[in-house]
Amino acid sequence: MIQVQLPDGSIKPFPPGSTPRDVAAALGAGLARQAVAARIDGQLADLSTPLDRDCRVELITLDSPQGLEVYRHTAAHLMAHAVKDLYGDEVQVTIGPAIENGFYYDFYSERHTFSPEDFERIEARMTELAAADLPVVREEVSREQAIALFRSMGETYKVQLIEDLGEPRVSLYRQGDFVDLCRGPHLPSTGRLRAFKLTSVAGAYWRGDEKNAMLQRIYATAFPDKKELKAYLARLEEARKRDHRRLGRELDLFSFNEEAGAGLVIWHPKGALLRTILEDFERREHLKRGYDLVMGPQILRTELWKTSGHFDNYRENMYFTEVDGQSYGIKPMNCLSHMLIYKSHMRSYRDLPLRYFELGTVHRHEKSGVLHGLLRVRGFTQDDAHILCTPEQLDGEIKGVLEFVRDVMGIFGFEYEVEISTRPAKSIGSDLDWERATKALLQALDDVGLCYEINEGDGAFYGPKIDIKLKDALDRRWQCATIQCDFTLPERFDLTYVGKDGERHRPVMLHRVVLGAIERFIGVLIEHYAGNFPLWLAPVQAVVVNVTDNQAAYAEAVHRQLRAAGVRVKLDLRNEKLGFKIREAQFEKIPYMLVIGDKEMADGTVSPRYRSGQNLSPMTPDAFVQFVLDECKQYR
RNA sequence: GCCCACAUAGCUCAGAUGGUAGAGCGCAUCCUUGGUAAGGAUGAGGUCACCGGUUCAAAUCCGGUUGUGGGCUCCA
Repeated sequence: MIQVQLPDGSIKPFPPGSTPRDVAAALGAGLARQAVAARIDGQLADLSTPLDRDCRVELITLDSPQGLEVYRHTAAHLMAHAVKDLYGDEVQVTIGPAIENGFYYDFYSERHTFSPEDFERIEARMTELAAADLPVVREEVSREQAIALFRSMGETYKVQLIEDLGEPRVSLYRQGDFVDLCRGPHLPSTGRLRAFKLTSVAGAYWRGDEKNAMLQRIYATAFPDKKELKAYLARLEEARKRDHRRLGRELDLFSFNEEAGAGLVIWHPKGALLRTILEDFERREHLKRGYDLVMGPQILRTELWKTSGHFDNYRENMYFTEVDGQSYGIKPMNCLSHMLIYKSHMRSYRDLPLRYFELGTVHRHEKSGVLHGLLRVRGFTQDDAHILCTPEQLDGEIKGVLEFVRDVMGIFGFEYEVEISTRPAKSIGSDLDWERATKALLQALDDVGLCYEINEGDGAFYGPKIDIKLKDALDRRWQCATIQCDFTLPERFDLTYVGKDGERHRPVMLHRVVLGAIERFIGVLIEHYAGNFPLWLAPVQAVVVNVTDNQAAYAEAVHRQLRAAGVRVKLDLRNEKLGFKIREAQFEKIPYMLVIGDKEMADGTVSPRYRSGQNLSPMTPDAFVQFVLDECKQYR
């Protein structure tokens, strides 16, 4: 007998050759039904893996993230199986992993291009294969055998995968006449797959390299039962209602125009006002934290972009203009003017740190395929700052920025993910610089108490960085705040300061943004609030609505009074019923509707109705002004 | 930039197999003066994204351009 230890610490004897499935069965029928895979001494394995020695066994069930991943990975195999059945020799299989909300499988084909019209057919075949309840069987073979097998099937991508894997033995999974190279684990049979749906097709480069062949990726999702699948699709539908592109139009915030050009935002009055509110907030917050407000020109001579290195490294993304034989680059970044400001004086260590802040509008020629509403545009404004300090001040400055980011994200109620990226293979600067800067970033993250992930080798070529990512309505992540150490620019512009010792030293530079790009931030913000901006941000905070023409003059007077007091208010005197006006104000997501009827007019009050439907008791216009100002002060 | 799809009124969308366009909402005018999510009547809006081709005839078929959507690569 072998001794099997369970997660609760108990130990049970089993005959050698027993499997995790036997273990599950011994523990209960319910568990046996729910189990999809197991962890044997910490290693993921199939339920059918024979146990040949004392070990720890942990069963993985469908309700765990790993269980769902196994389920979806098997669904990916089922999809590949169906595709091979239907399109046979025209299509080669490549890889097909589970992802956040489902799975995909990449196919290569010269002869067939998949389109959504194929989905129904593929799904139908998948349903048949699932109904056949084919056992999914693991098999280990030598690398040579595997290569021979896939070569005989004409699956050249699989052959390449095995060749690059460099393992002497690989595992295969068979179901019916379909076989795939796979590490596993998998569900025991295809019949376990109950609910799946193909969602989209997309191109994807083989191994994510644009120099490689373009594969056809079919995205799909799978859930343990149909109800969950339906709920997921309903959630997607809900998310679409929060899409900032849709709300941007519905709330009349911004638009794009084909004739103006792709990726160029046209801000309508309400959007421009929202943006202005954010920008005012930023200027106040930066001044509070010891930043200096600076401004630079939109275009700078091309020679200067050569000095900075942008001409060599960033030219494809830049717009240029030439007049009178003089070439200018439209700025894609704000750092140049900031360098020039630093250089305009002799600097002492006593002047440092210097923190130059600019709401800097930049233009970048982004590839046409990447543009995405406000989240990826070609002209945008960064809340950009460059901090120049002594090496000793670096830690404190990084910490200060992180606290800044944390405080600001707290005001908006954002959850965010933090990543730190370290030195890439191709980089400049001394080992000492990199080590010091990376350590400073890590130390600051720990000091501020932020959880983070490390992306080894993902830093900029000029320095390590911290990125902060926010999620949009569809859970796609967008980089907003970033803190980057830069060793090149102080060097290239020969920035110096005079130290205590009377010698010239090189300052350290931090490049950082807090919101990132105002456009992107507003995009994420719209989805975050689903268009229901808090009072302090709402471009229209209140609308004055009269019940009948009888109160028009009083309503106008109230409107004037509120506007003069700084409340962003609009007036709706239209000849419509109160219910109709309220309905429209609801659609506009205006926080407060100030109802004025004969009662309010007689009392000199307004009756505020919050967009939740809740009524405040009637109050004087003065009291409402005070209320709004108080709420805004608390960022509510 | 690459792959797939899409582009009809301000918005959301109808318009088999080619025969020069329709609805709802919105908008305008009139009636209605109505207390917390739609009062009624009438009316005006479209070079069917743009350019070219096939055809007696193109919103419809083909090609290109621009823009948009979902991805890939890249990135705030």
